[in-house]
Formats: sequence, C-alpha cells, structure tokens
Amino acid sequence: MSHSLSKENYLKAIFHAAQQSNGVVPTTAIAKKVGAKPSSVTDMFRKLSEEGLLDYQKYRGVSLNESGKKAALQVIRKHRLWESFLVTHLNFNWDEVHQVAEQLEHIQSDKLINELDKFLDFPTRDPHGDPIPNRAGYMKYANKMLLVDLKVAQPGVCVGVKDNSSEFLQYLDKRNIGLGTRLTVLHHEHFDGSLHLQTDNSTLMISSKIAQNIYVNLI
Amino acid sequence: MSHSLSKENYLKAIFHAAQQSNGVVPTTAIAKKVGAKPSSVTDMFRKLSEEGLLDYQKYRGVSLNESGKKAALQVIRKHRLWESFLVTHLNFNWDEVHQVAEQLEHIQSDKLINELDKFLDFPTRDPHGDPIPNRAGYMKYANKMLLVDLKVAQPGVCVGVKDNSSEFLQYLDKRNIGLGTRLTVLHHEHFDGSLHLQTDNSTLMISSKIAQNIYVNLI
DNA sequence: TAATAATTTTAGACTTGTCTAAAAATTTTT
DNA sequence: AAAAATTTTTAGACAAGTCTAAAATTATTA
Repeated sequence: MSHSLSKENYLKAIFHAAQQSNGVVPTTAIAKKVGAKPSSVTDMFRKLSEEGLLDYQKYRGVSLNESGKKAALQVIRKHRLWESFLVTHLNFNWDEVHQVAEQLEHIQSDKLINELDKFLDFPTRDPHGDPIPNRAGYMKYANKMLLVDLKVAQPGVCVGVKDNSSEFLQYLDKRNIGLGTRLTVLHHEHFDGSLHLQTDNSTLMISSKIAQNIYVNLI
Repeated sequence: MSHSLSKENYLKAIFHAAQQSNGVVPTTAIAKKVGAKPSSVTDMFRKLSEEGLLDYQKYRGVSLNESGKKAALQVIRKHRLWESFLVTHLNFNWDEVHQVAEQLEHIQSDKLINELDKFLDFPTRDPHGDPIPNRAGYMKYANKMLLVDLKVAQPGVCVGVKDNSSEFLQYLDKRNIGLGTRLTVLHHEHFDGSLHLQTDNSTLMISSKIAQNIYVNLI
C-alpha cells in the first residue's frame, strides 16, 4: 500500500493535471510537471497502470482510477498539512514552503500525519488557500472567488493565491497581504481596472493583474 | 554538500560504531547496522572515501575524518530534534519515534531544522536522554549515570534509557516512568539487587536489570 | 487525403545502491 | 609457522528510475 517517492510524485502530478483537462492527461503534460523526459513518463505510466492505479491506453494518455485518486489525495493531504505547519509554527513564508513540503510529503507514517492534523486543529485550507483532504481523502473544493470580482464595500478575507511564484508571494508579503488578511474594495478604477483597498490598518492600491491572482472568501 | 539518503545512513552508522570501538570501524559492524551485505559496505566505503568523508584502507576498516564527522553530526542532530518534536508535540511514545525519525532525518533544509530547534526551545537532550548537537555540530556528552548506581535518598531525574527496545520502553510507560520523572531510591535489596523507588506520586519496585538500563541525572 | 509535424513509444544504455559467488587478505588456532 | 577460519574485497549481475535516439502513431495542414 506504499509507493516510492517517484511514483507518489507522478500520482500527484496526474491528479493536478486531470483537474484542468477533465480527467485524461497526456504524456507531455506530466513530463513537464515532474521534470522528466516523455519516454520516462511512458515507462512510469505502464508501471502505475500495472499496479492498478491508473487507466492507460497507448497514445491516449492516462486517468487515475479510484485507487490512484485515493493515493494521490493522501500525498496532497500530507503536502498541505506540512505547508500549514511550516507557516503557522516554523516562521516560513508562503514562498518558502513548497520546496520543503515536497520532501515532507513522502514521509510514511499514518500516526505522524494524523497527529500533525490534530496538532494543527484540523485545518481545511493550506497557506495558499487550497483545501486539505481529511483522513478519508475528502475535501471541499473551495468556493473562493478572485479579489478582482469582489464588489465594492463587500468585506472579504484572503484565503490564497492563484499564482504561486516566489515573486508574487514576496510582493504580497511586502504589502502585508497574507492568509487571513481582511480586504474591502473601496473603489474600482474604471480606466485601468486597479483597486483601492482597505485592509485592517491601512489603505493601498493594487493593479487589476494582482487582484486577479488573489483568492478571497466573503465574510 | 548534500548526501544521498543511503550515504547519510552510512555516515551515521559509522559515527555510532566509532564511539564504541575508538575510531576505526570494521566492514561487518556497519553491515549489521545498515542491514546490508559486507560487499555492499565495501563499495560504499570506497565511494565515501573518494568523496573525502572518511579514511579507508583496504582490509583495515574506516574512520570518519572531520568532514565526515560534521556530516554525521548534522544527521544525528536532525534525528534527535525530530524525535523530540514527535514526543513533546505529537503524542508519540518513546518506542514509536525511531522509525519515523529515521525518515525525517533525511529532509534537506537548514531553515527547517533551525526553526524546529527554536520551536522546541533549543533542547539539549532527546527523549532517550542522548545529547542533541547544536547548529555547529557541538554536543555535550552527557554525564548521566545509571539508576542502579544512584545512592539511597539521592534524588534523580530520568533522562533516558540504555536499552531502546520497544518492550523495554513500553514496560517503562506502563510503570509511568518517562523523561523527566523524578526518582529516589528508598532501599537497595542486597539479596537480588532490586530497588525500591519513590516517584512523584507512588512507590514501586524494579529489578536490578531494569535499573541498569535507565539513565538519571542528579537533581 | 496525402504530406508534414507533433506526440508517444520502444530499444538500448547509464547510475545508484544493492546482491551472490568467488578470490584475496587477515586473523586465529593448532 | 603452517593450516584453518574469518573477514574483506572483487567481479559480475540486477532493479528502479532515468536518459537518448530511433520508430511508431496520431494530429495538422495544405
């Protein structure tokens, strides 16, 4: 019931790719995600298929079956719980967690991950606003919205970002926008789409492009 | 500057073996520790030697040089900090931590381990009473003593165990003896060497054999 | 729809870390 | 100190995961 580090990375990559492409995923998409050549990906598809984790037809791409989905969700659960821990208890910034969580997600211990979950008080969102699957692999797909779509005077709280690049996350840190920051749109500038925002302790202006990459929930 | 999981395990094993055998360690000793055949160990000795981590002369065994010692101490530091975390924050028992810490010790991130150290408030002993190297690799070798050598009426505090087997650790859990438990010897039974002990909230009797496997510090 | 382009797969090779079996060196015994 | 036993090393092989180069398939375009 336990998979190699490499296989776990493939499962996770396929899961994420499947969410955009409605289930079936081509070889090259995974090659890009896992940083391997397409020929290597083909080999792995065959192996995972033989292990009963995904459906694979030559030249047609793959899709995760129930076992595969379950396995992928466990890896994602671990990744997101560790990211949460790093940010809330070890002073990591948004943009620093990913590389370390990529390693921690492969630690094999049910007790470890369930105790970590409890220690964090069963969080439902990671520091990027993405939902954390519970023990059973269930997660609520967030009904978060983009800041750019928030109505004037409707208060919202930042729950994550769309763009995960270091540049963007560092930009937000500098502006003191983080997970849980309350934001209210004061004014929509029609000319260029920029927004005037009220945060807890100040007002600021951000471009439309920035606002298209910040997720908020209504409060 | 970063070594593979397998190499880290060899370095750690050599470090520990060297402490008993005064520096130079034979092939078979390591084979037993890492669970590999002697021929595999020879191969790895050659590799680590080429990487400048240890001194190796055919048929003569190996010893860690300064680089090797430093690398081994970093792995030991990580192992012991993770063990501490598991026990103090994630409700792991003494006997459950080892297997998980064996995995966690290979995570590569300076920030992670130094923040964990800070989070735990820079502990100097792990849950087995062994010293934790600091960032620089320095650790104070414990001047702990065995419970069996504690004088009558001299209060001590449990700082660790000599025997790390699950059976023994579970036995102690059942008797409510753990890290930090205060113990005073009320009486030494001459006939069989057994001890009558006073703990915080009760008295109990343990055999000489048990007392030979519990480390205490004077308080 | 035939030619061209792009994607995917196969075939064969390489690396890391391991193994077995046999050879070499060292240690112990007599 | 020679014979026997033990330890260590060498030689060759294997599994996992990757690669390159070439072949096969599918998609695109003219």
